[in-house]
Amino acid sequence: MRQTQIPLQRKKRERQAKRAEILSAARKVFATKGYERATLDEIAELAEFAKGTLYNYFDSKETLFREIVESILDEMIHIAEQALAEGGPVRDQFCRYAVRTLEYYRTNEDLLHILVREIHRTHMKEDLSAIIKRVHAIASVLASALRREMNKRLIIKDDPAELAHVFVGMIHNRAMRRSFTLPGLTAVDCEAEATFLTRLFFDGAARS
Amino acid sequence: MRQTQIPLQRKKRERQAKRAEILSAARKVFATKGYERATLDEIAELAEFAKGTLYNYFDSKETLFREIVESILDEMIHIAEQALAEGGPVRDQFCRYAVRTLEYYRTNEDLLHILVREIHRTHMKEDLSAIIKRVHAIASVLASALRREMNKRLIIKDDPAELAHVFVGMIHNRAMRRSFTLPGLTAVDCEAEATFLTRLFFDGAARS
DNA sequence: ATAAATTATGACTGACAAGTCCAGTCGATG
DNA sequence: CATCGACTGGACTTGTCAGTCATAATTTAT
Repeated sequence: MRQTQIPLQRKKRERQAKRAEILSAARKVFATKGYERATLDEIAELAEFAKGTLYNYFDSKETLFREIVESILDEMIHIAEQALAEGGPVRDQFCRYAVRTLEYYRTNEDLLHILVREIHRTHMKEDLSAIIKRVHAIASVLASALRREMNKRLIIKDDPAELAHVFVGMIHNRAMRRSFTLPGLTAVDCEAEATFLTRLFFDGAARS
Repeated sequence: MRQTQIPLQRKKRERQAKRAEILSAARKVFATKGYERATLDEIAELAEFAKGTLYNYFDSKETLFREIVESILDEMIHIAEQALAEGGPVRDQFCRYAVRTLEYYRTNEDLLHILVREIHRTHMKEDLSAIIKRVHAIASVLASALRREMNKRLIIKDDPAELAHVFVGMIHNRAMRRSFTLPGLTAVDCEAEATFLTRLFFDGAARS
């Protein structure tokens, strides 16, 4: 009995490890090729499995892809929660969130393009709800901080979620535009970008 | 001489009309299916031509698609130029630009998703320069207005192009998010959205 | 050692779509 | 009316790829 359970656990771990291998390979291929042009053959080769084996771990190309997309968004939610949880003035919290998100975008540049593209791909099709839910989760982390400030009359009275989405969008755009214009991601100053955007968000472009 | 030239002109016009038919059909199909899933067969059927005929007018699926993308961006450049050319306080100019762009996004919702997706699709591949150039054109229209304000010390001293891109991005994000959350584009108040974003951009979220 | 069970393999299939090609059509011309 | 040739349609070629399945390899149980 005992002899059979321990191996079972190891089995499970090994299976998970292989699964992770496949996911990692798939990330790379999707990142460079995009969903449609990525092939399971290439993913399998990179993961050092045969194509058929992939189907022992995932139902379909679509499933595999969605799992990746959702895990990326989960990481981004985590970044937001982490940055805000460390406290300090709200401006600093926001700036910290901005820095880390910009860094995350920088290190996962290709993948994020895929993500954006595929969010739009899915658009007319089924659910999307799993994705929308996660994006909202990011915004609502920021929104709750804004709401507190609003109660203290430090922020204009407006829908905090709306404002949060604008801020998230500003960061997102900055990262995206950067990766279009700058060819290599050489020496991007995330700190500077973050403080610029944070200041703009809170103080506006007009001179006071 | 005269007799031969007039028919030639009509011929040319008819050819252009047919070309436009194809473009129009292609827009619809690309809009609902996306680049990869759109087929020339479907485009041809909708345009009421045979597939082979498409190749009398366009070299490839790619060419056809790019022409559409570029024409959309050209329309958006035109909107920006128009809105700014009508004068008035810079804030009003920006708000006007915002309203009209949001309206444009609303009426061309599907197509714009495709556009975004395909800008990201092209990313790792060839040129993109035609697209980048056009996006910059939009921003620089706004930037020159900002630069004038900057000289009058009415705007924070910063790269006007950078600021312009932020504003353009805010509008863009707003439109995109709207089309994800609101299912039908029922009763979207572009005016309200535009004034909200314009105010936020110039005055910031913090209470003065 | 051997049988049983699990997991991996990769050749294969079926579906689909881009691009080609050419026989047939039809309006214009003289 | 006869000739011409630009335009048309859709069958055809070619290539691709997601997903399957019979078989092989490996691991576990007896």
